[in-house]
Amino acid sequence: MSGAGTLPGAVGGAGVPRVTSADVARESGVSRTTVSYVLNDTSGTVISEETRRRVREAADRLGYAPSAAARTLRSGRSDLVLCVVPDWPVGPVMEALLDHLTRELAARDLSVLVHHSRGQRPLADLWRAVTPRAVVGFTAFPDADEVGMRRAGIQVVATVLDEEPRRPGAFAVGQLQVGRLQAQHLVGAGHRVIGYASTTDPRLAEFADPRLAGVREECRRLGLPDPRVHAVELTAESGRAAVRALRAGLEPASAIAAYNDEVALAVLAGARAEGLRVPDDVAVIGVDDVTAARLAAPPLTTVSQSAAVQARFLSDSVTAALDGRPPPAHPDDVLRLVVRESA
Amino acid sequence: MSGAGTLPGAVGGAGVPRVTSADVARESGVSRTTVSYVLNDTSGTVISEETRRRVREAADRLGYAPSAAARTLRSGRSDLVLCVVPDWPVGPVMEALLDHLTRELAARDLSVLVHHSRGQRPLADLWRAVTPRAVVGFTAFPDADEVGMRRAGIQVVATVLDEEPRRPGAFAVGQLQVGRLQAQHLVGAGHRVIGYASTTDPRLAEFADPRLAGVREECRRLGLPDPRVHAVELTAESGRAAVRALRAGLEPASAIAAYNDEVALAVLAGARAEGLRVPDDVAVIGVDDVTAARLAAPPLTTVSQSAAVQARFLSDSVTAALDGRPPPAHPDDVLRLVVRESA
DNA sequence: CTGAAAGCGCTTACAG
DNA sequence: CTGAAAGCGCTTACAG
Repeated sequence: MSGAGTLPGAVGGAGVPRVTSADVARESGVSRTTVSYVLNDTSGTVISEETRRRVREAADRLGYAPSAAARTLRSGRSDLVLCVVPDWPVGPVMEALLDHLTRELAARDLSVLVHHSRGQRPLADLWRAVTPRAVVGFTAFPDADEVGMRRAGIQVVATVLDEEPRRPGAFAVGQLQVGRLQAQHLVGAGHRVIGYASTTDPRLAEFADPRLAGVREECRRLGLPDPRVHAVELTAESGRAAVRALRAGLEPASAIAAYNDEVALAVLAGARAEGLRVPDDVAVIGVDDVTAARLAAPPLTTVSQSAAVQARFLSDSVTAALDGRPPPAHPDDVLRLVVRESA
Repeated sequence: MSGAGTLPGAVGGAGVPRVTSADVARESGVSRTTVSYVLNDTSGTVISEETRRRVREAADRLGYAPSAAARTLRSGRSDLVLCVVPDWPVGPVMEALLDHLTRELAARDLSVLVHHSRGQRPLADLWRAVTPRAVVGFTAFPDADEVGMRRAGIQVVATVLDEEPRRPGAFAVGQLQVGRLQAQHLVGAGHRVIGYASTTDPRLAEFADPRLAGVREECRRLGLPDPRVHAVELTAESGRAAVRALRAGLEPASAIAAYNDEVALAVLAGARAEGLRVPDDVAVIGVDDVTAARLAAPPLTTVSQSAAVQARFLSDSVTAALDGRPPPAHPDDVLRLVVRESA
């Protein structure tokens, strides 16, 4: 009941002054130097157990936590890892990636600073201001930034999609391979004419293009006709239009590879609306293995990208860079075909 | 081609020295004071246009960005807003929330630091170290932390689920109301016995409990029997078991309210496996309106929580706290019933 | 074993 | 109009 209905904190005042190492020093009767040595377990110093205990107790009692800003200023390097997250709706895989990375880095007393790249501030301002230990990108950085960051001693771990041969230290899942896997399964099941249900979201082009390229490549390799393509919105009507378009003409598609599971779900809904049986009249395959995939009617065959494997690989890449170790080998078990009933 | 196959940056060296305001001062032939005045547009100073131009050009040429650490140390307050994200899989709504908040705060030169609370570091260490401008929580904070942060002059914006009456400044969507809405729709469609398909994920209890409570409350209010409850995993088998259990006995449920859309999808799959027609044999209603909901067979009736409205409310809450303004009014258009075919 | 002092880069009274 | 100086909190040679 602190008078006059003032909202606590609403005044924005300076608040209680910060507890500093000087306070801890005073409280425990030693110098700031000793406090620093004790609290950081600095090697090469000999300090009595008794003194250490006194310092630690004083720090606890006072609720002392060293100022990150002061440390950063002193060392020229912050305890932050900057993650530059792209503009597109990436969903659960990205969530898992950031999650795992955050946990892994917390064990090294590093914090993750997430920056959504659609913010208009130039990237350079951010990394120059923050001096992070490492910057993690989920798309390639402009060359100027990458060079600048490396020069400033910042580790750079960037996803480069489908660079061949892969650059060591780059974190990437081959999206081409996703498309190849879809096509292989469909062709293996006897289909000769394949349709492709792509996305209408332009922000996803970076993924969608190589996936479609993978399907194309595989068809060409096997001497099959080039896949016809139809963009699909996430509605049953749009899925229905796609099914019609792809099954029309002289060479109707008997199977449809979709950009991802959500698009596949739309195609499934479209097929249902058309009174078609899946997979007998038309087979459908997705990508991602989202929860809804196994609950669909019929259960959706799909290519799963293991979020767990990717997450581990990413955090290994970052910690390796941080330690100056060579980057880890690319995992080969990221992509997995999940065969259910739709294809 | 920088010799000997060294990975660039892999050495972890100190790198090129930082460009400081002293460099800009030297380059433009003025003092650091003037540089600071010009670059910060400090009011109450009179500096010639010519000087300003020279300083700005030098800063650009040198690629100067002020050290966040030094600024923070000086002012005692960083440009960070700390978001404490909970342990549970929150999905697209949380994604939208953080996204929107990040963009909104970027306009004020504030950056979002995301902390996943499952990291084991005590929260107090983090906010003491970082001295953020504000801390945003998606669950309530321990009292000691909340008091400590306020004392330190940090704005606290915390989600407090279903606190009644709501505390001003708290950001929350009434989960009770979600359950009430589900029950009302089902009862309005003539159902008298309602089953509840809950989640098996214990981390979601904070949401699941009040939602179920809302359904219960509504049933009681309308003089209907208490809903029977069955926990559902996200598989067709588990959905099937739930459908069987909830429809068994003397008072079989004719309608099932599900914890969320994914659980509802599992129930739908279960009903399909049982050869039941939806909604004739059993009606189903979800929560969230995920993409898969409108593509389901049949399309899922659900309660949507507008991510956009919530996102705006959250960022308004934070900016109001930052400015010392009173918190915004709770939006009343967050929850919306989306009637499709399943109920 | 322990302390006095310098310096990281910034902003801001204060003095010209 | 502009500059010299102090100080934010920390760590670390350096000197006892």
